[in-house]
Amino acid sequence: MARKQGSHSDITGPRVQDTALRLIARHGYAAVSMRQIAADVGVQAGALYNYTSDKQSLLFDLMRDHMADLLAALAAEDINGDAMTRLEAFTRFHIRYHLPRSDQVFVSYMELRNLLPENFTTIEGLRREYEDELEDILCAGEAEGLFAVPDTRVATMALIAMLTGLSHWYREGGRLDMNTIETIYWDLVRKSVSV
Amino acid sequence: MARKQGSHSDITGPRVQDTALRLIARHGYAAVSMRQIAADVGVQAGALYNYTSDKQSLLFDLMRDHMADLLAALAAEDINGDAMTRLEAFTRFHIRYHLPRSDQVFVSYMELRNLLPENFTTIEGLRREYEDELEDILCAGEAEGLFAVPDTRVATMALIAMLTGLSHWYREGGRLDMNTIETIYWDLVRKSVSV
DNA sequence: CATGTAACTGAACAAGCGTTCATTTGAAAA
DNA sequence: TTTTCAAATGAACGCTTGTTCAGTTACATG
Repeated sequence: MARKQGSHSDITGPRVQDTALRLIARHGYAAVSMRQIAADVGVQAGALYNYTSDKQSLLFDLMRDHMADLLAALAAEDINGDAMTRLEAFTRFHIRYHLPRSDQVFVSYMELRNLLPENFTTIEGLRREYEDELEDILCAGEAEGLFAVPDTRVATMALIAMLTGLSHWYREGGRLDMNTIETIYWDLVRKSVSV
Repeated sequence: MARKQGSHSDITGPRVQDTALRLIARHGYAAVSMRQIAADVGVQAGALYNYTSDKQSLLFDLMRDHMADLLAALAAEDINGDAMTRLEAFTRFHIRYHLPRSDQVFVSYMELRNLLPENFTTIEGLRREYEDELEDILCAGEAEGLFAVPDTRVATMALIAMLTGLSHWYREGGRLDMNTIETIYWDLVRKSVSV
């Protein structure tokens, strides 16, 4: 037997991506084999190579897609107003976007060291773009006299780490819902940078 | 040839731990082979089994030792006073302890999913102990009327993530020295929880 | 100097790795 | 109904994996 009933490129392709994302998030890139991914999709290992050139590309594509989607979603928010308004919008956007995508967040933070150097550079650049959006807001707030941050770069990294760390422990259906979490975090963020 | 000149258990043992820590921090547990560790130490792979029962124990011992040392160092600080004083002491201790130990921090955060279930439970318990020290301080500050945190547990996780995230990007010899960093972070932490 | 043994070698084991490719299949197009 | 070809199979490639162990070596002890 070769071709399965009802199997199509349109179906198997996304399933490969989804499965790879889930398994890599759970076990790590190096610990997941192409045969494991294939078995979960329901094909033989060789069939994966109809959808990816190699294992490295599978990882890189996941990370690049995540970062590209994130930046596109941020741009679509069209954040403006004074720095305080913009910071609140950014904070709430970050949480709302990341919380339902814990697998993507996990992979994008944990698997950087498994990227080939050129791929790493690409992803690092996309991350930097996102960080710079936040730093812009902090700089603006400083200029407007709304914020008092001794070093905008350090504050940016500190806030990103705080916000992204949320994805590592938050579980849906837990003690607190997303709206409550969002407000608690906004409170912490706002106070930490305010004059 | 078998036994090397001047070779001793007292020398090779620590070298195995040090090498494993460094390589795992750089490439990840699953991506590092026993043969790579052995080659870096300067022995054959089989010799490693004089110092560890298996690869999993090597990882677990690294993580348990790090957490145990961290808790011992925190206890030795003998932090007391009002909540604001205690929070400053905790913050500065955390940064001073973690910054020179970036490999340990990396491994302890990235390799949790590669622990066998029982080992994971042990490490998770040690982490929880450390987190609880911070939450105690936040609760005390709330009671003393010094702090205003809507949820001490969430604030604890947020602050730990912010502080630990520092280890992921800080590099010695960079733009800012440790003392400056320490003060910037203490400023962010203090304001974020203050009334 | 002789002896015991801790420390290490080097080969071996079965299993799994990423990847390639000739072959087979089944559904859509003619 | 026949033809076509995308989408699979399954075997094979050479290599690496964690781990074991009989044998070898160099040092400490008597």
